Amino acid sequence: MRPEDADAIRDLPLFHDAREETFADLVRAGFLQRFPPGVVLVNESDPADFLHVVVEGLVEMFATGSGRETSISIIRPVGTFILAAVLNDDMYLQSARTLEKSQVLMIPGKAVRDAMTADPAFMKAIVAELARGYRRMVKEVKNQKLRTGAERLANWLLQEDESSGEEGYVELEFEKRVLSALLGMTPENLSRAFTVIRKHGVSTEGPCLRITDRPALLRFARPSPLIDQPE
Amino acid sequence: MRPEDADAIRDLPLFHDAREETFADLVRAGFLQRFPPGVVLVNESDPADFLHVVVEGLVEMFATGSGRETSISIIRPVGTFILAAVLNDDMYLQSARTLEKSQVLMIPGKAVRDAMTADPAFMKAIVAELARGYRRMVKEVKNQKLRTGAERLANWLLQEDESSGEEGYVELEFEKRVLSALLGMTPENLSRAFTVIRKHGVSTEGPCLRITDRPALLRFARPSPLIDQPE
DNA sequence: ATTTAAGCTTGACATTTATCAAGTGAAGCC
DNA sequence: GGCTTCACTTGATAAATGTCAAGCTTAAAT
Repeated sequence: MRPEDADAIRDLPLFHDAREETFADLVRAGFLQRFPPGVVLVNESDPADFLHVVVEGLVEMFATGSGRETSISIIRPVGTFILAAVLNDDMYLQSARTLEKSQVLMIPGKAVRDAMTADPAFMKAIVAELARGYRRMVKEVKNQKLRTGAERLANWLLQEDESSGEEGYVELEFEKRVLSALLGMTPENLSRAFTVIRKHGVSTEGPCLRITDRPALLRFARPSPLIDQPE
Repeated sequence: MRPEDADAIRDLPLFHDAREETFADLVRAGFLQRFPPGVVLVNESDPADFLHVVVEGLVEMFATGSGRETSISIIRPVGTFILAAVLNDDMYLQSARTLEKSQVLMIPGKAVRDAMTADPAFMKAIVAELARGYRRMVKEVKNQKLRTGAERLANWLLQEDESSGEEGYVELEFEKRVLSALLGMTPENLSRAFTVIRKHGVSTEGPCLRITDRPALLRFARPSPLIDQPE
């Protein structure tokens, strides 16, 4: 692992307040692995052996059931996944696969649990991280139950615009089929949702999305901090 | 508070491993309040001042957005709510209202955070509780995104049957309108979902629900431990 | 006992979403 | 260059869900 990668991981809220020794133990126990795109890193229902840290690339968390498949979230660098399963030493509820060539640090669950017991500051960070994750999921439930597909798309676009660089411009980092699963709809329905929001101040050209009339889009999306504000 | 109520709270996973002193501090800092049915205890977007423990009665967690309202979960005695908001000292994402005459212990957020810092065993229990809550919400997202309304109803019924006493018999503890919101549909749609599952081994009479042909219901519901197994 | 109100159900209809099939366009391959 | 493949789009149709209105049942209120 390059020193700057270690620094980036160290800067994560989850690790930032941990003692130097704790962090060193975790990194030492971990394996840094490279994966090509499309590799399944984790399978739902498997025992949760590792905490994963995405150092580079893009990872999709997804799940299946009742003959369908859906996407739960996208993990960008530097981000972690399946902390909760590791802590409760339970099975995974979600699967994970790379969307791009990726680099992932895999830290054995036991190392994480031991570090937590040994370092109260690290445990406190875990509490904060889990609370954030819980609240993210509550927001996602609200998003799904209270909004139509086009509304979810409109609010997703506004959120992406907030968090990414250029004002009023968003470039899709992954395929639209992944976005459709993330938003809880079929690819066909996503296409139609795009034609809907084009009437409300959005223009698209392939993966390039532009907000041309923000007030109109806001009127349509009606964003709420209690759903859309990132945790 | 009656001694047996204190004992019941002490037996919660969240408090069970806490030191005697920690628990005493928390109870001492808390207020035990009685409420009639239909009282809103907590309003989404308010600052999270208290951890709530439902000692008696029934509390509905719900949320609004985009002009609609939905129910997130039902808290039965003895259960807690909005731990995550209290820990992150953030605003509530959900509202809470009593469905019955209820008794609620309200513990100031600061007392919870102080107790957590002072008692590692309590903090460890908080970690486990948050991880459980997170996983519950992941399951709820999967439930919503992967299943139709009738499937959600069928699986809800199977789950209730598991956790409640009499095999093959479930008595609805609250109004069907609440159940419909919990399952993410309108009351009208719930009525129709009931007529659907009546063709798959269920008979109903008011709030009395009976599973008359479990294999048929299982075939229809296709339950999955990764969605339906309680955390 | 009658009235009232509330919860639930049902029917008709509209909207949203999914499914199936066909077509378009662009990237990669031989 | 021509070909294939794959993602995406579009159209037609079906299924799921929501909305509106009416009627039913039940239990509380007078």
